Amino acid sequence: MKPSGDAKSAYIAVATRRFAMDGFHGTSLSHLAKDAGVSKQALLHFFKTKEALYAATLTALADRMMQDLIACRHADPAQWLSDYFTSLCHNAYADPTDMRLVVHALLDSDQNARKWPLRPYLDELIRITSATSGGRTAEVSAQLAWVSQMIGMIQYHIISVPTVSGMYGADTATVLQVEMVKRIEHAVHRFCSN
Amino acid sequence: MKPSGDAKSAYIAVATRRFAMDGFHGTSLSHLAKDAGVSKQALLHFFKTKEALYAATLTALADRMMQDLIACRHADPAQWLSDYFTSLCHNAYADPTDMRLVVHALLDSDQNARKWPLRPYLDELIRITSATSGGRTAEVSAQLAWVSQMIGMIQYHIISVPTVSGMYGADTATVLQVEMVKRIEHAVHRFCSN
DNA sequence: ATGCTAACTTACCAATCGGTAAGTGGTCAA
DNA sequence: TTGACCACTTACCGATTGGTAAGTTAGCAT
Repeated sequence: MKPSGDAKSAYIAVATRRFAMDGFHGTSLSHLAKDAGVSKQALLHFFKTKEALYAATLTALADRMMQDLIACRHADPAQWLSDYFTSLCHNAYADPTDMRLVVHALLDSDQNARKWPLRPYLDELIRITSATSGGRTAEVSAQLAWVSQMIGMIQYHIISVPTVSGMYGADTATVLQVEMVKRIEHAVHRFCSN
Repeated sequence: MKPSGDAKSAYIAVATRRFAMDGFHGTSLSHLAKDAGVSKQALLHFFKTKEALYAATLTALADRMMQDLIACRHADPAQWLSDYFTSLCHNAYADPTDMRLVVHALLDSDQNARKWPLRPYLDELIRITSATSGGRTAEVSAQLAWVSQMIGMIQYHIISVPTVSGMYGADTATVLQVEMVKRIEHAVHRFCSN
């Protein structure tokens, strides 16, 4: 018999791709099951409801993002931020899944308090930001604003890639990507040397 | 009998709100019909399919955004941009519907070429940007990047308001809004006086 | 009055939705 | 060998989905 955690995380991986692509409402348990090559009750065996599976994918997403952030750890917080955002860009272009999932989750989040698992990740980002020379002198709200702006810049750009590509052609989209990476690196540098 | 365009645009208005809130897949014809106070076949009388109604919604959105942009027309392109983005922020905070709809549409857009109705709006924005002192010296890709960045900044921030509010409290969210408006105005000013 | 058309309504449809119930087959400790 | 447990399947459920068919009602030109 397969170890239990194996199949479970495989299902989460499948769900992550689907939810990121089509959103919660656009994804059905049957589709997920077909993608995973099992019956949909196999999914319901591990996750009692579709909502629970969705929550598990968001939790896994949050863990992944936190890990990526920690993986870029550096004694100099400015370097840390620079490395992280650069690698985030690189990864997001290679596979936009996670960025799309975050944006879908943002749109789905209503006031009825589905707990937001990315909070520790955001808090850590703000903590690093506060330690830079740019962040040390600013109020907390300015740091939250800056972090939110950076994350948003990357995520929004990623989800707009197919549309831009459809409108202006794949080559223009590629040029735009390069331009965006430059802008992000420039924004980090400007913030940290404030 | 009511004039024909009246009911039709009323249905589009209802659909706009729903699609912006719940996305295409999260919205059903029955819900739309209940919101509009008619049977769902009343909707299907004007729009042959749910997709067609969605497309009409996006077209109306594009018209609205173009109108708002033109309404801010100014002899000085820098002033035009500044006025427009400020008013866009203001309107988006008062009613996030349109911004949410755009982001939903971005996420829904796949490669199978649903024609993107916001293209003229984007082209016009780029045209204005090119006329500023900051845009005159840059290549086209840099202007597209800047416009995309500004739009994305506003839209992403708007869709993240409920989540930020849930995470850090409504007061922090308000402070963040003020901070964001400052950042957007600053970004316009910095770009135009390049 | 009559016929035409636009703007609906009720009735209905197969397909699919998320989820439940009741097994089935394999592994492993006793 | 037995029996418990786990991962999973088939069969099924009521509710809802997008959409069709066939009226019904009102206004309006002839």
